Amino acid sequence: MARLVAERADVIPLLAEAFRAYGYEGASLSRLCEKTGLGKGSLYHFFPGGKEEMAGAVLGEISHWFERQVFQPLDNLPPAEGVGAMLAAVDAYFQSGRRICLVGAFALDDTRDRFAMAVNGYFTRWQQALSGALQRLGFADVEADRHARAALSMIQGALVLSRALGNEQPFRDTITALTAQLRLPGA
Amino acid sequence: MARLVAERADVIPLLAEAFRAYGYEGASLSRLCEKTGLGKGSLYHFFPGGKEEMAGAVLGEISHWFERQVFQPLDNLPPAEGVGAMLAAVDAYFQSGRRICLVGAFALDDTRDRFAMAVNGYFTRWQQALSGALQRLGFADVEADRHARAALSMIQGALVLSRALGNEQPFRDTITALTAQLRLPGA
DNA sequence: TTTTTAGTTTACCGATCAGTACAGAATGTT
DNA sequence: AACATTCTGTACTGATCGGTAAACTAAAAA
Repeated sequence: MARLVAERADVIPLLAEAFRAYGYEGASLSRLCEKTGLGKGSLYHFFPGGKEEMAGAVLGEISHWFERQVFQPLDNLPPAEGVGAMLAAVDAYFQSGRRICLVGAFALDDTRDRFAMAVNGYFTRWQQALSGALQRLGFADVEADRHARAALSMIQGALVLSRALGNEQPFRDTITALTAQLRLPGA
Repeated sequence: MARLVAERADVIPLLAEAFRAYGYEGASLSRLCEKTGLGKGSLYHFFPGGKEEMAGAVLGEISHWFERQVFQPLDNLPPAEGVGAMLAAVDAYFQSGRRICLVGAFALDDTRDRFAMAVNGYFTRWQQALSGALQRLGFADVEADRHARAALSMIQGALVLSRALGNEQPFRDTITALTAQLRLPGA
């Protein structure tokens, strides 16, 4: 196999950065070329389906990362540890609020329709994994579901607010609040 | 004054709808013409500054609506009533989660840089108005600030999650939770 | 009724869009 | 060395982008 400077897998994080910065519609091919350092020929070689395949690959990569770093710890670790691992991973991944959630951003406009399955799956999987851990922590089923949904809401909202204000504090406060809220049923 | 089918003010909500659906970059002039029923010439007659002025006008209209329906009630009404008015207005405005917050959406990508002042102002004004009401409800200053930021986060996040899941429940639950949380200091 | 102003339509501009074609360079494999 | 495969750069396509120009219609003001 021939192999030059980059592999397909190496390009995906760079594409992710571009989609995060400009959104799906705003990420033109020329900007994607610029960010990746690849010409159109190379990009279309790796992603024959064009921009849609590139964004799909980015979403797949994100999903994969969360599966390993967040969802499986929630599933398999003792629940308190799993929740702790989730919060640590989330804080690291979103760089304390300086980095946005691409899946959440895609959900807000009509890009959602194009990637409805991926967007819905990401949040559904996360919600179910967290709810399961909370149930094992002693929350009643309905309460665990509600708390899990609320936690995802708070994280997404904190990312919006931190970006909007150019200030990490909303995100940091949210992680702190979640650390307290998700410990024991007696919230 | 000559006056045909539409006034400038009548066009702004239609533009808002387009920006909400497609985002700033995705809302092309042809789509804006389609949604408003106006030709390019008419649009540029009303908004000589082009797309940027259109989006600016939309943000101004939103800001104005929230000023009257949310911020001023928070400032001037008895605090419990003000908070109640805010939650009712928010629930109505966002149509129980089916409608997104354009300001939040703009905050997520590089559109934020273009409208940094409007985006920051919207959330700052809201946070301060809510914090003031909470202080008058008996919350300590720092706690009121924290609660206000958290409330805005929860609302924004609920909009993301409701859109992502195609389900009003996260938003409805959030309004319910906020109704309880923002009543008395003994949360 | 004539004039002025307000608003609309249409055609057009250069730039950029997503995507294609293809020749050639880099890297195996034999 | 010869060859095949993988990758890259460049030039191109037709379509659409945001924006402009100007002739035009409608209606209010004189």
